[in-house]
Amino acid sequence: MPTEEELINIRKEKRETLLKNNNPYPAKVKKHTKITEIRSNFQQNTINNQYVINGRVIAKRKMGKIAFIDIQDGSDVMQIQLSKEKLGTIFEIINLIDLGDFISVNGSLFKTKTEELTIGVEDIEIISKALRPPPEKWHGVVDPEIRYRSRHLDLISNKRSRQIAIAFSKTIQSIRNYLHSKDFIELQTPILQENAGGAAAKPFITHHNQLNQDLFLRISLELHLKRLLIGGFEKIFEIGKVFRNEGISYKHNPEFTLLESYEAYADYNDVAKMLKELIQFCAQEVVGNLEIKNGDHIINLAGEWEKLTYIDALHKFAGIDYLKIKEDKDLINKAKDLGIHISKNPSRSIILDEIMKKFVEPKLIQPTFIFDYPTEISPLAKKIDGNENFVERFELFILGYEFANAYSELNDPIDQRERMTEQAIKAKNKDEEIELIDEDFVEALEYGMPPAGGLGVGIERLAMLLMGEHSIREIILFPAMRTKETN
RNA sequence: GGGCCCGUAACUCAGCGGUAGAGUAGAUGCCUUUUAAGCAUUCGGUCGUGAGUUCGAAUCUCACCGGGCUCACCA
Repeated sequence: MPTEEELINIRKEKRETLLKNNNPYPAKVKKHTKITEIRSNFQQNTINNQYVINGRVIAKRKMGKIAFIDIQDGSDVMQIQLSKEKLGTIFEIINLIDLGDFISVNGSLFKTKTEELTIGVEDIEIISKALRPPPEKWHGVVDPEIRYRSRHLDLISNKRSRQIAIAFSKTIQSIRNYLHSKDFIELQTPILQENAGGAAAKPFITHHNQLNQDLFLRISLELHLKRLLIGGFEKIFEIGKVFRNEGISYKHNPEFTLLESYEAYADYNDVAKMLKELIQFCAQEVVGNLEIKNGDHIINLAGEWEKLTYIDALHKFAGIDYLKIKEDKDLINKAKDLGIHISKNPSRSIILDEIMKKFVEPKLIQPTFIFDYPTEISPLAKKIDGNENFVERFELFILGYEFANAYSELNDPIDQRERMTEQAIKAKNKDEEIELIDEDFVEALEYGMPPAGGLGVGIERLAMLLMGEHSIREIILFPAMRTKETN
């Protein structure tokens, strides 16, 4: 018989024994005091005060006629003491309590010889009998596979995982607080869509039975939120999961949390200003500091952030003087010199973007805005007046990867239709799903959309930055994993 | 997808051609101030799976499964 089964059977027997007297899974438990509250209220005159605490047994030290148990609630850990002298036959319950059980105790506060604040138990009840043993107490669970697949065990044994989860929650909370303070309202748009647009990513496909129709899971929030601008809202945002059917890596998960905001009568310069404030606000709220350690880097979020145009960045980091390169073949040769892999019939923008990714982005460690992207790779952004090859778009880079993407939103329906058509043709030629024409969206645009600045931020990546974490799997509680075959 | 690494008890790990080990957790006994409690006894394994090499494989080889790091892909 496997060991684990034996351990479980022993606990099942204890459960049976408990059932003879009391239900070890009661619905109603006594009102309790948080452990942190007992500790922070502690003064000499709270000695002997009566408290009820509820929580999980994380350590048990029995020594004959006296026993100590460490109880952990959502706030902290506290030691309790059971003595045979005080409890009589009730003391025997110690033999039915295992690590991992939830118990409720009532007793009076005192200090042991070693000055440890302790509850002297007068009343004790098992309120949830655990059947499986918790992870080992010194090291806890360290195997990343167990940590990701069984996050409950990770959370039980690793404080850090809990801190990260809380930080992620605070990040979202502080984003909401900031945007609400700026009079944005939060709206919801559909996850199941007829067209998955607003970004260039492969969507997940699902099927609605009654409609007998395939639907896509959204890859961005953009097109629906813009329809709400058309409908008359002026400052809106959404925080929600999007789904991209692409590779999994330390910075990619198939589903992740995206913030998108749209502000009417603003342009991308306004958005850049807001984004900086937003991130500084989050950092202050979540870590209380604008200097963030991440690996070997110390990221300084304070003060002004560097701004470079796309063209200047290429010049500065890759030595590409775009304005002096007149012929496509000269650019192709430059790219080849840099060791960039060139597909057949590349356009200028695609080559530039390749160089950008390989030579510029990895060097942008401190917060850096890159402004004015090529039109060809930005089908939803407004062209710069008098310079049709570039659009009013910026991306924010920190730690060498993209944090945010924003533009002055394209609101000329004729231009929009042309640009989407170009993308569709290109996608068809390359047999890729880049972006199809969303007729409903373009038609909506024809009713008039106010000039607006839009923003998209990957929240997990923001949390990674703030928490100094290198892997998105540390941020996402249940990261995508391959199904494990059971032998 | 390529390269490198990992998979041994429920958990954390050692062992790396010659009888499968430790600590934690569990069980039993002793123990009224412990807190990684202690002491003693004890239970617990298809060494990820499958083939191969070998007198002999946890150990060497190959394939597969799962995971990690990294490169590539990915707006």
